[in-house]
Amino acid sequence: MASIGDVARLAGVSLGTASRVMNDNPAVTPQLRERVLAAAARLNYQPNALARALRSSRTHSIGLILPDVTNPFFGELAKQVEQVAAGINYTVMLANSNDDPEAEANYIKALSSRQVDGLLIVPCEETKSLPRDVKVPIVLVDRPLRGFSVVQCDHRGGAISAVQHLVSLGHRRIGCIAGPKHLSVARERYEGYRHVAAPIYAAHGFDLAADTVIARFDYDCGYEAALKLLTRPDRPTAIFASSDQQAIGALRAAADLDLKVPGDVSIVGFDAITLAKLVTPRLTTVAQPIAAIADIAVRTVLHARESDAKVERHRLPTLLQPANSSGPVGVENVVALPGRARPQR
Amino acid sequence: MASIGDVARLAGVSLGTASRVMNDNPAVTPQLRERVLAAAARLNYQPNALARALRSSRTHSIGLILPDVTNPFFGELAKQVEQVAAGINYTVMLANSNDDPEAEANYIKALSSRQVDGLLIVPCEETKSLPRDVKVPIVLVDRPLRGFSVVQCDHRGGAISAVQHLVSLGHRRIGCIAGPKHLSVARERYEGYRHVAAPIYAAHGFDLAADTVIARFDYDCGYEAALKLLTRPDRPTAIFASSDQQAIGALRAAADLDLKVPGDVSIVGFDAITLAKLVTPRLTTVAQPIAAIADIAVRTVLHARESDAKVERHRLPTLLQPANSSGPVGVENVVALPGRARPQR
DNA sequence: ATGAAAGCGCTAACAT
DNA sequence: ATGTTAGCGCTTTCAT
Repeated sequence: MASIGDVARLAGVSLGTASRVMNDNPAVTPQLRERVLAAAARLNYQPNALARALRSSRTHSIGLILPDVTNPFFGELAKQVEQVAAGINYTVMLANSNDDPEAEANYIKALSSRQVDGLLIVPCEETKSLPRDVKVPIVLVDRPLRGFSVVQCDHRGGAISAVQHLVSLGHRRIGCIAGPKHLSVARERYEGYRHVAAPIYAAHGFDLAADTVIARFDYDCGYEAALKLLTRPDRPTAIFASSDQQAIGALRAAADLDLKVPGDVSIVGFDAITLAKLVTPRLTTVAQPIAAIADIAVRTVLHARESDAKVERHRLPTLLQPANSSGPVGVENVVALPGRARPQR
Repeated sequence: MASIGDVARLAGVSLGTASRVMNDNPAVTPQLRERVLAAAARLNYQPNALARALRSSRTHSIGLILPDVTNPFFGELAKQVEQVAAGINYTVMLANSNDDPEAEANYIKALSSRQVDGLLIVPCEETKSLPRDVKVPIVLVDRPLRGFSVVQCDHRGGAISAVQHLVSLGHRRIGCIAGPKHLSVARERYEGYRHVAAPIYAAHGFDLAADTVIARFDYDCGYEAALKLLTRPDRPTAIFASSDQQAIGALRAAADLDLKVPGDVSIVGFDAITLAKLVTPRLTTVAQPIAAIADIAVRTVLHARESDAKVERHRLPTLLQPANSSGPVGVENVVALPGRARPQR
């Protein structure tokens, strides 16, 4: 493979000049510039990003550590992060922690050893904190951790708009499939649910706690949880599920109980995964602006290298996406846009 | 950040010795080895993978270029590739071509410039050929291209077992939703379908061509195709769909036509995406051994650097995964294992 | 504006 | 068995 030295020699200039040309340094005579470019083209010169990075200590790559790319939300996140990165000539190194904190820690070590310019991390469920002795900037996505910058949605606001939507449809008894307590995302969604549902339940003398079931985010747990809710005496007429997977499980539970959706029971989900549009009936859900999350996350983590890495929290709004909306999520689908950014802490 | 030089100095040995210790070179006194290790630990030494790679011309990273990680099949592939790579201390750089050959070509350039040790590519649908002037070994996955090694499944065999499954259930009129003609995967699946269905159709005097509809692999196209098939006079009693997305679309089409599945019409899919287990009723489908594909692809592409890169074709068997199978795909789910490897070309 | 030279952090070839 | 030294390919001072 031709090196910059080969190019310089062929062009009859010094190595330094050839390098300047490759880096668009304006301090080069157009004439020489031409010669160098011609030589490079003739040799099919490809710069060695490794050497470049070693010398300039910028690899133009970022690491992305998340529990599992096959999860629809994380997959979309991975794609968007990669696209944003590619747009500014960055490469992304992908790592699946499988929700194993130890694997996560190893990946942090491995990727920082590879000198990535930044690390984007969706921490494992059980992760309490991350190694502080890494010199590479870290920005968290979706799941906050004390002392680290994070980019995430207004989950509480999203839940509020979803439950308000159900209220506006006339529902008063609205059950909740809450997510795991230890996930902030789940807690915030539950908070949003309570914010809307608690006053209504109080007014009617209903028992809020009885209409809430805690379940993991997956399909099967959603199914089980919905079975519990829907076989209660005075069953809820609507269910707010904390994830689309749960909601789809609930859909099936309703079908198994011979309850029509939305005739007998209404169900809303959260996340707007592709699948939400494919189930019968389509799911009303809350969309996260994943592209925006990715964009802000990438910019923040790369910016952190320059400025002093102050911990900050980015909050992005969510969108309620009604089941009957067609096409991609967009402004035209907005029924409510709850998420004015919350005060930065 | 501490360098190997710092470690050497603190341990009171030469730089070379410290390096040997870090590389597990046996030619070092256990005693010195101890000293170096202790020094490294005290300095929290992290080797600089960049410098190491520059010098040894092995980056311990591979590139993975595919159309779209959010596609369930590619997402699973990305995950498995990453896991296999991590197991041998390799990192993977992910790139989404979005089925754009130009983007694909750019990624090839960018990743090879980053000196990846190998490139795994799922080519774009329209890609006819890939640049030959890259020095990094390339191995294709799932979609073959003349002159390149490829790792893929026995799609024909998988289709055969799927259609035979339908035959064994008593079906004679079996419609086919075929994939795009220009995708080898689609052609092979269609071939498998014909292999089983054609003789039956001939024997009964049915019109095979009339029961085949070509459609893209996605949900909507599957829906449209199934509508056509199921509204024909003498409609088929079963449908072989070339993808799970198509099959799920067909499921909906059947529902819209008030046809019970599997009472009025049986439907089988292909790929065994997670979703196949979540739809109602569950889908019978053909599973690809994605972990095995990933394993062979990674090993092949890394091996290609050593040996002479001869073009080879790896064929892996598929598994028929009945709808009633529970748990992950495994041997216990095997109804037929059709895929003895085809002769290598 | 250009050239010469130092050196990023490391491995590997060569000494001893 | 250990130390010394020469680069890997490039960017970036420092001269001129």
